[in-house]
Amino acid sequence: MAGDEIRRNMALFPIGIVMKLTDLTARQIRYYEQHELIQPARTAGNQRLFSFNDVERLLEIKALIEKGVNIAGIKQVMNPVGDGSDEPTVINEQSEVKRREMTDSQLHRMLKQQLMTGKRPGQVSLIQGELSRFFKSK
DNA sequence: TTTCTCACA
DNA sequence: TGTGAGTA
Repeated sequence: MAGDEIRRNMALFPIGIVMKLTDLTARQIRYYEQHELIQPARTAGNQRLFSFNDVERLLEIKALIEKGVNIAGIKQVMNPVGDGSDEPTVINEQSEVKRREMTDSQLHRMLKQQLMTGKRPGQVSLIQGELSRFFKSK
């Protein structure tokens, strides 16, 4: 149902609310926006307005950050956000799950690529906690 | 009061 | 990332 997607993508709350909802600072939220991890709408007064989808995305980002993944890594794990020409933004739980399963293979591929490419000092930190997921059972 | 952009300890 | 400045 399209109505659901409309509600999820409807810009509703200002950054102050999002800060409480995600436990992120305004600085971080704006920073992630700069890196195109999220794309909140703007009011006539240039105020950011976030949708439920933006908040969920922020929570995912937060989770990754806590695992030790940096912006570069998150960019590779998150969906390509670019110019919005794409934006199917999961409609039902089933596709939500499917996307999670995909994330693991993408992450594995990402890690492999990085390990083979030969990591530079700055990018080495990209993995950390994520690696344990592949070395342990599961 | 809240948020915005910009710049720097 | 934090934080202060100066606005809107």
